[in-house]
Amino acid sequence: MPHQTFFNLPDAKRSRVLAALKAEFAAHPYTQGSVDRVTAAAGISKGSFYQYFEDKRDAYAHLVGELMAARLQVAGTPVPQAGLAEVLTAQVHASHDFHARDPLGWAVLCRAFSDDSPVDPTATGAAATLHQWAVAAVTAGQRSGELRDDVEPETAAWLVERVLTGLPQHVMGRFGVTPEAAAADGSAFDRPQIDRVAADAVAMLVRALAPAEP
Amino acid sequence: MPHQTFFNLPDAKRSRVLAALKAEFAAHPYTQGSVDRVTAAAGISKGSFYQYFEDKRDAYAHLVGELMAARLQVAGTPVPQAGLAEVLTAQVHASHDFHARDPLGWAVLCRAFSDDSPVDPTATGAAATLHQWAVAAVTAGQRSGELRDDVEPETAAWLVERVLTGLPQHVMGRFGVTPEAAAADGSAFDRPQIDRVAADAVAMLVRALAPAEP
DNA sequence: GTACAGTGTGACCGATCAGTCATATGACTG
DNA sequence: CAGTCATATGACTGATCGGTCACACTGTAC
Repeated sequence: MPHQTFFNLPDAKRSRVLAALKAEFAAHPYTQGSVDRVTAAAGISKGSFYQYFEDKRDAYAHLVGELMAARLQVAGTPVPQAGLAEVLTAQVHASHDFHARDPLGWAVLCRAFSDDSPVDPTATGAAATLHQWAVAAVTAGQRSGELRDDVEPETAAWLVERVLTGLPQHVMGRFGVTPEAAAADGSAFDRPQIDRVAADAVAMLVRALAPAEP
Repeated sequence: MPHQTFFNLPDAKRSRVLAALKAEFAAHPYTQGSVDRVTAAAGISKGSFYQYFEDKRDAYAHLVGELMAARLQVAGTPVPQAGLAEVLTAQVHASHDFHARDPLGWAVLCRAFSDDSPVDPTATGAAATLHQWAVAAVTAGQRSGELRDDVEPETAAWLVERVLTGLPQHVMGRFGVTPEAAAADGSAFDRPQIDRVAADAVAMLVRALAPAEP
């Protein structure tokens, strides 16, 4: 956890530090991220950095935690009563919205899920909630007969999360959008082809979890 | 590409070097892997290392290429005439077999797919073939009516690969098997629970790609 | 004025890293 | 023997890194 000094900071300065952290870990995976570059970008001294944070990991964990919270706020956690297709589509759209709102933050979370991160984003408080929510949603769906019940809820939830979390990177790779470009151009994802990919993925997930036809 | 000197090496020494590389990049992601540790483990001097390889990346790329080739040999590339379920199950079993045969190599490939690798394993010659094979298999299945044709083959192939490549890490995380433990104990994956997870995943993939019931 | 507390600073430390190079070895040639 | 060539070596370079620390600045209390 960051030291109190960090929270005592004037808002402007604190958000400058957060922005610098975000830019750094959007451009580099955790181990490659440099405290020196962060302090230079934030316009603070290295000594100050270590008065704000316990260490590099502490700063990174705080950043990821904040971003996960923001991401979850966009997505909305409560188990909805809608059908699975609607829920999944909403998740995909939430990812899209979050990217449009905070492209750098989105890139950081992408990395946190794929690179070697000292912080397991699925264990970072809010996101553990996300996973439990997914498992709960699947279990509930199974009980109501809306979802097939011949697979373990854990496995089903994993598969859904696995596909959803990989989707952004897949479309980026497939359509040649780099994280930097995506960050610079908020509309880089406004393409019908990309919507098509997302729709296909959702359709396949829905079918994967649908109960067997009698 | 490694220099000729590497291929001139006596078999024993060359495989010592390869084994050291494998152990290093099984234990650390690429950026964390240390040439010093490799040379120490292989019992060669640093100077020799740089007479064998252009640089660290060259050695890593060579290792990954070799492992991908070995992995593909286990899996078997030709488009089989069997149903999708059989093909996918065979892929999962191939992964299992490869792990049993070469746990360290398996860990390296796991990392190459998930960590920040300078070598895109899906572009490393043999593995590009794997992807093309997957796309071809899906396209063929669509044409024959065995697979649903309302989704793009690229997207369907990606989803399948995404799930299959993530499966090992998922079961490792879920059942508390570390890469080191898996490497040390070849039978770490011989558990009925794990078979269950794999079977569930395959079942969901099959359903995801099945044509709509009339 | 002095004293103190909170905060800012950047030179510095020790470690690690990829990569180089002058030198050494030893086998083979004539 | 001398000469040549491929190979082996590890001290060294230059850079980066996370993290520390003695010191400076500022404002408040007395």
